[in-house]
Amino acid sequence: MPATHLHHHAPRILPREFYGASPKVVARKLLGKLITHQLNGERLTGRIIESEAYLGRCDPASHAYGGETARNAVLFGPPGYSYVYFIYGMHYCLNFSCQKQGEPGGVLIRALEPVAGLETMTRLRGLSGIGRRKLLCSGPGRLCQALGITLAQDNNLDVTVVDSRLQVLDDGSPPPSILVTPRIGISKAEDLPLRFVVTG
DNA sequence: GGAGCGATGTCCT
DNA sequence: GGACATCGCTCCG
Repeated sequence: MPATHLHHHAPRILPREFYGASPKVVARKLLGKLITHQLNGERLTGRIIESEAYLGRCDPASHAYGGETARNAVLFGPPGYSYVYFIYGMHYCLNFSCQKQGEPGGVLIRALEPVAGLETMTRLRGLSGIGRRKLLCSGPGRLCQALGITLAQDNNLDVTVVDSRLQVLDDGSPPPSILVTPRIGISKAEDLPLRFVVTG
């Protein structure tokens, strides 16, 4: 067995308590974890390599800023649920709710390293096949397209239960080294260091 | 390889 | 009616 596998174990679903912390803590700790989406009987899996924390009521860049609406209700619910929204008329973005019920907070998943189901991901992305690995799952819209995640099917799913089509797993891979930067693509609260990227 | 920009639907004022 | 937690194309170097 290769040395890189020595610290791995069978993937375990992250428990609800994992998401109970602040978005900042959860966003950092999600790096290196696996997201897997069951689509037509196939598992599409990627490792999280970029995330952003959205803090809630006090954060002008958060969807929860300004109070609860039909769209952002998941953020106000219990931790460990998927929050999928539609943006710019053509893209979906995937988040996970965190903090306890009534305290809104979320983590945006910005990039994955493809792990399983690359052929299907390539097809879903509309890419030709060779040499496009970098474009497969880098970007919040791209990774949703690659994994087949949509608002209609994947919003408000409990990702901590065994029978969920969408799950987040810990395979015991060692904690990655992390770069912290300001968040990307927002126009409010731009300077806060709430973006987390795996280096390399 | 990077800046500029159009596409496009939904939410909220 | 405007903004938007984006992407991929064009054009220019």
